[in-house]
Amino acid sequence: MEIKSEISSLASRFLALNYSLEVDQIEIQNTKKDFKGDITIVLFPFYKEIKKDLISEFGKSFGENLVKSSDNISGFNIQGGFLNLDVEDSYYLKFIDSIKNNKNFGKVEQSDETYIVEFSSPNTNKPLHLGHIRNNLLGYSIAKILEANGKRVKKVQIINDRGIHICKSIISWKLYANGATPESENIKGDKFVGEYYIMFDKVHKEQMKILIDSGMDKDLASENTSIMKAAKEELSKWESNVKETREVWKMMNDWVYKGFEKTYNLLGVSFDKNYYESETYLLGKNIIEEGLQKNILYKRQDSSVWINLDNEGLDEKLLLRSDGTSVYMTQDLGTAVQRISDNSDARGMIYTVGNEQDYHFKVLFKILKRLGYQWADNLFHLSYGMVDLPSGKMKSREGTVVDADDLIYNLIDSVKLTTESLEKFQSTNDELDHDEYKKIALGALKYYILKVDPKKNILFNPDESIDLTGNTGPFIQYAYVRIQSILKKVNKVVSIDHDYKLSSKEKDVLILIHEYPSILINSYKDLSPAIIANYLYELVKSFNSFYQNHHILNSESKESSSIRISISIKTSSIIESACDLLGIDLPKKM
RNA sequence: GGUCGCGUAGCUCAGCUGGAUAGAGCAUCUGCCUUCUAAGCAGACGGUCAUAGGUUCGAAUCCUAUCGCGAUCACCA
Repeated sequence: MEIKSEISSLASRFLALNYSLEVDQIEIQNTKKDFKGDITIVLFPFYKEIKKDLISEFGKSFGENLVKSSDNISGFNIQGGFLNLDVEDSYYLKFIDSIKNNKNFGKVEQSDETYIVEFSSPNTNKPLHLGHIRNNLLGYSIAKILEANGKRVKKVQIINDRGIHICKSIISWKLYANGATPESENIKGDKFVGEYYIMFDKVHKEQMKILIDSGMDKDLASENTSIMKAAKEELSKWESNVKETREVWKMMNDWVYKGFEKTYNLLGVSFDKNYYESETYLLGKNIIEEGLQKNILYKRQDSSVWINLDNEGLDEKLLLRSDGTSVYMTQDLGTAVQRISDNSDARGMIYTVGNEQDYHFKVLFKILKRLGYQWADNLFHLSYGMVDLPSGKMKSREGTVVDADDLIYNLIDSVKLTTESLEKFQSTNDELDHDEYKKIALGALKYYILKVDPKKNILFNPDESIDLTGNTGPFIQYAYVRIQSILKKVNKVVSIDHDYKLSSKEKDVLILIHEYPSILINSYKDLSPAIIANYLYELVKSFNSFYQNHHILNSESKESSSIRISISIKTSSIIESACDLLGIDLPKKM
């Protein structure tokens, strides 16, 4: 049995028998460093039942009882209100022995529960930037974490491929491109289209200025530039299915998808299904109709449709415009229902969307619940903070974005430079192949993003490159590579001696290995890859200290060597497992 | 203005449902490559946990107020 639950049940029995105490939750925690012992029971909560001056006597008989009734507890000491228990080394030795061949250590067996995880969901006239990187890494990692916790996962994205903003790119391309294509200009498709979107904005501003100078109101001017009028006309042509417009639209979107595909490949993320807004934007109206019939929604005199969420602490929300057309919320209602019906065994959904949309998702989930969908209880908004620059928010139109591709390629260069400058590579004239540089660079980037609590904002300074030493991805990858180079030399695995006396460094690593399963559960409960990243750092740090202070292969004895090899094997397999959950690849050499 | 989130070392971040003396990395400084890869290890320096109250045996953690930063409150998406 797991040691903490064993202690917990022994403790409740002791309290019930000797003190007639029924305690729901006994406080059991890891003993803090600098104190003797491994596991601590906090005695303060018993102050209510036990007089203060009797507490140390109480602790003493508590400790004695636990030592007597468990083979895994060898001793105890009392420090103030803390009862510190010593765990037998044999407990940890048996533990590592028992998981030796367990490839799926820490993971929960697969069930039939399916969850849909949405992430990325880009807009087709903006190339992906650092904010999207955070979104993609989080969404991808959460999908992996769900799988590790026994869920089946469908990864989806909704591509924002229609609307006035796309028409702006179209019109701008028609006016100024002279038939240029990404191929003819040798530019990545998403970047190519993005340039025309920015160009639209520039021209629009110039035309606006002329109108404003001639005395027009600002808002009115914005609606009346010739280029804006052209874009609107393009939109109405698109909506009425004019062939020529649809063809240009499709051609330009295909350019963009090709570009996105490249970036996704670089990041190592993928999707099981893409939804396109052009196909889903009309969904949801029938749901509105249904809601009206059930009197959950209501119509105003101008025939716009609303829901009142006053009693939930939210406001009134528009669901259908007075002209009968959809809003964002209508579409989202439609796509949610659509997705669940596309996956008959789906239990719920996770939306990876920035925290600026917290309110939107609160409302969306409430409405679906009111409409009576059972799965509405299993909808989660994985809300994450912005990636800000020292100058403030990233804005595509002002050019203050950190482009995803540029960032990654620069990082690969900088990893290459760093590697080449290392003593070991210089003295041997050795080098790594491009694939390894890529793994290290992406490892650095992914770890850098994922180690931060999703709900917090990240401050990224483009002038300082991402660190490669210390609490970083390469730190973890490096430990892994070193372990592999040891394990290569191991030919026979010797059995583990359960009577071995562990050193403190050995024990520290074992305790962390022992914690891995609960880390996976916590990261799932909190939907936070950061929990895994931070754990992984602790594990590797502890392993490095062990590695640097002990010889693993040529150690003092056969027994110590076989235990140290087991520790190395297991650490390495947890690194593999945890890095897989974070989407981080491990290099063979560095 | 209403609502939500955040505020921990010079910088970037940990700190689980309240628990022992607040922890890492970067930066600065000291040591360690003739046995498994020094992208590492061992150490030093660095804190009024935004501020003020409250809850209790105990608060960075929970509650209230204030200040600061951000987001949101569209017949935009």
